[in-house]
Formats: sequence, structure tokens, C-alpha cells
Amino acid sequence: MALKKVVERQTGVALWRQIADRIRLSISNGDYDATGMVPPETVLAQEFGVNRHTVRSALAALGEEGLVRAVQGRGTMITRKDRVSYPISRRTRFSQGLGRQVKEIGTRLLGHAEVPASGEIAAALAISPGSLLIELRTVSSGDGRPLSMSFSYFPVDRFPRMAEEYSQLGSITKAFAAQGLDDYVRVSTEIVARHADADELSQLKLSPGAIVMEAQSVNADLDGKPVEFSRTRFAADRMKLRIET
Amino acid sequence: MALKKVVERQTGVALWRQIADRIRLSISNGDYDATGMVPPETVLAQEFGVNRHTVRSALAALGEEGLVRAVQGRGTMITRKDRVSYPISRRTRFSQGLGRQVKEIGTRLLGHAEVPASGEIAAALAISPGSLLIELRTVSSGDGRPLSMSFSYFPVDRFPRMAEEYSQLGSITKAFAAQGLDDYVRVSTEIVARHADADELSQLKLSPGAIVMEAQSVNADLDGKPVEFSRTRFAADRMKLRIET
DNA sequence: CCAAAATGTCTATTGATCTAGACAACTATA
DNA sequence: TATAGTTGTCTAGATCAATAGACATTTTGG
Repeated sequence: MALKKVVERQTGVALWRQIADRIRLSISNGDYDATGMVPPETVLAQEFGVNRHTVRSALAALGEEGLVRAVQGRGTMITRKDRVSYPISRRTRFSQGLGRQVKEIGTRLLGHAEVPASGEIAAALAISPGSLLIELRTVSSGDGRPLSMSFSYFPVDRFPRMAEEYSQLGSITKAFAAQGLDDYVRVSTEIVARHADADELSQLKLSPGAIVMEAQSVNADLDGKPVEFSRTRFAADRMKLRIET
Repeated sequence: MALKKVVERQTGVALWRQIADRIRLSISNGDYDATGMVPPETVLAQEFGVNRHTVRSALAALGEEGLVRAVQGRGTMITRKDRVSYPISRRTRFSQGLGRQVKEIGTRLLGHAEVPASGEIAAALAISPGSLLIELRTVSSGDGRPLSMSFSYFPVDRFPRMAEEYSQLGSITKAFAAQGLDDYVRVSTEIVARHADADELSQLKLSPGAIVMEAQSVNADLDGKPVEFSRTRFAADRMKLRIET
């Protein structure tokens, strides 16, 4: 690649960060698979048309993320590569789809509360605004790396023990089952991507400027009655969403 | 909101850009719907814990995007709000779902070529690697703003006139129909989000650091035979994807 | 062992970003 | 028509980002 890769100046995004983003993309595209190493700093500096020190800042940031590791005299090795694929279908169950991609799945309940339904959530769940909901805040990780964080809402009158059951069973599917709901399906999902806010940065252990995909979805029982509204944020550089229709 | 909204320093993303991103998000969340205006610069400066000039840089950037307009003495008004919602289902047709959200939809053929199928595309289309494909490069816009850009691939032996038909008819559905394919469905979609590269920045008229959602999908005829592989990049701050299951 | 190639460290300088303060210009309203 | 509240403009200084060059340190391979 003798071509000059363009980075833009005076845009509020430092050159070293633009370059870090581009290299991260190249890594996940497999552009460096032949050697398992990032090209030398001097080569990258020339490709991007910047000083070598600027490239070094970019590589240092990727090192912080645990994506590469530099060894003096040898070069900069790639230590991690792929995104985990998360399936979205009528019957998405968190742990099922991820099972083969990561060795160990962890879910952690950050907290729960009883809250009145906002207009938006009430409409999605087909209940009246102000009805009481149980809110669960959870973080899920694969092999120790945070992958997603969720806010989930359940009608308290139908699932009064949601928080307790979830914290014991560690799974929403099992918590539903323990309260008499054996099966449910996803009825709608909306996805947006945006920059992570401060809370997401810390919960998902991301570096500033990172991207999250937010999926807003509604699950319903087999009679079509909504049982759950949730907003899940995925760390975009660790996950891809697979839609199954 | 008396709470201090956190912005982070020394992260390679200028404060004014972080603040612009946060305000853009607040606008699309409807946080300012009561007044239709952004809070005064002095208030924002206090909320974010920065100098008023820094907030002014952020608002100037949003002004460039056409999102807000400042009027001396009055305040800064919101001139545009929502993300366009793009439906993804078995029967997604580009123009249908968008019809009610934007007044005028434009699609432009950037170019076309005959290319051999890469391993990945060959597998998706269930053909042998190296088979000839027609590649279409298109950009779509709503009310003059670019919304998405696509690379689409079709088997040349089955749809030899794809480029000509598309450039005449301006629609893939119609181009299929003109070549004897009356109906088709989406069979798989994968979505990732990442920072836009230089080509995407210029084609979609984005500012550096902006986010694109990339949807990679396969369409098939009613016999299940794949007819199209496409990679579409959506400007993340202008679009949301609605999954219909 | 030596040379080439790679990363690590240091200094100095320039330009972009952010802060700070003061004041002008304009709008709405009491 | 004052006056409070808001955006617009200017100046000056501090901090961060990027360039430039020199040289040290480590690894690899001839």
C-alpha cells in the first residue's frame, strides 16, 4: 500500500486518534494477518503522511486497549482481533448465541429499582404511563471483557420477583420461567450507533471517542402481550449484530 | 439538569467535539423539545464545566451540520431533530420505508464494474470464488442529505444488465423486475458500527470522527437462491435501523 | 560479531485548543 | 423605554497536539 491514507486536520479529532481508529479497523479487517504484526512505525507514518511520533501515540492508545503489544527491536504485534457476533432474531437468548465464540460468559447485576413507566416505555409495553416497572441494570462480558450493558424494564404486577429471581438465576429467560412465563419472542428492535457517554465508557471499559450500538427492543409472550422493554448498549469495536430474519 | 455532565480531557477528541456530540444526542432524544431551543451558552458551559467559547465551538459545528441556528439576542434554535428510521425485514425496500419520513429521496449511481467474487462474497451468494459479479456503487440521500452508501454485487450470468437497468430505473427492485425477478427477500444481515473512513466521510459528507453503521446483507429469490450481496454504510447520526421480525 | 531494522527516549519549536475576561449588538418583556 | 438575557467579537495567555531531528536500545539475520 504505497497510497497515502488520508487523515484530516483541525476537525476536533486528534490525528493520533484518527490513525488509531484506522489501524484498529485494518486489524479487524485482517489486513495484517499475513504477518500478525502492524507495519513499522516509519511505514505507517509515511502512509498517513504524519510524523512518526504521531503514529506512536496512536499505537500507544491501541496498546492501552490491549489490541497490540510493541517489542523493541522486533515490531508491534497484534494480540487480539475479532468482534464477537451477537444474534438478533425472534428468539434471541443472550447466552446461546455467544456460547461458541467466548469461553466464559459473565453477567452482573449492577442494580435494580422500581420506577414509573415513561411515555415511551409505556407505549412500547402497551400499559398506561406511570405504571410501576422493575428496572434491571446489567453488564455482560465475555472472557472478562465487557461486551454490553442493559437497562431492562418489566411490569411489576406481572413479574413482581424479577430482581430477586434474576440475581439468583443470572438469566432473564430463567427468571421469566420461575414466574410462570415459559416462552417469549422479540417483537421489535431499533438500532442506533453513537459515541459512548461517560457512564458507558466506565462500565464497558472503553476509551473516550469509542462507539456504542444501542439496541432498543421489546419482548412479548406468545399471546403478543409485551413483557419486557430493554435498551442494550454494545461496545461497537468488540461486537457485531447478526440479524436473522 | 444541575448535574455536571462529564467530558474527558486529553483523549484525542477535542472538548468542543465531545460537547457537540452530546448536544446532538440530547436534541435527538427530545431533551429540549419543551422550548425548541438549546440552553443558553452560559448554562451549557456550566453544565459541561468548560469555558463558554468552547461551547460556542460546539454549537458552531452543529450549525454547520444544519442542526441548529443561533440568533443574536434570542438564543440557539433547533432546526432539525430526528434520525430517519430505516426498516430491515425480510421485505425491506429502500424507498418504501423512508417515504413518509423524508420528502424527497435521491439515489445516485457512483459507478459500476465487473469483478471476480471474493471468497467471502462467493460463500454468501453460494457460487464459486472468482465467478464474475456486477458491482454497483450507490449513494442515497433524503431531502438532499446523504444517508447511506452501498456496494452491491449481483451474479453477472443471471443479471447481465443490472448496471444499465439500475441506472435507467433508479431502483434495484425495478432492475430485478426488468430481468425477470419479481420478488426477493432478505435472508441475512450483519451490522457493525465503526468510525467512517476517508471515502465514507466524503461520500456521506460527514465530519471526521463520525460514525457509520455497516449492514452486510444477502437477498435471495423465493426459491432461496441468493441474488444479491450488499454492504451498506449508514450515517449513524442521521439514521436508525428498525429490525422487524 | 556486525549491520540492518525496529522501538524507546529526549529536546525544541510550531500550531491548535481551551481558558479568561471584557464589551458590543441584538431581542424580548416588564 | 429601560433592563435582563442572550449571542457576537476581540485580546491575551496556558495547555495540548504535532513536527523535526538526534541518538539509544533491542532484536534479527547474515
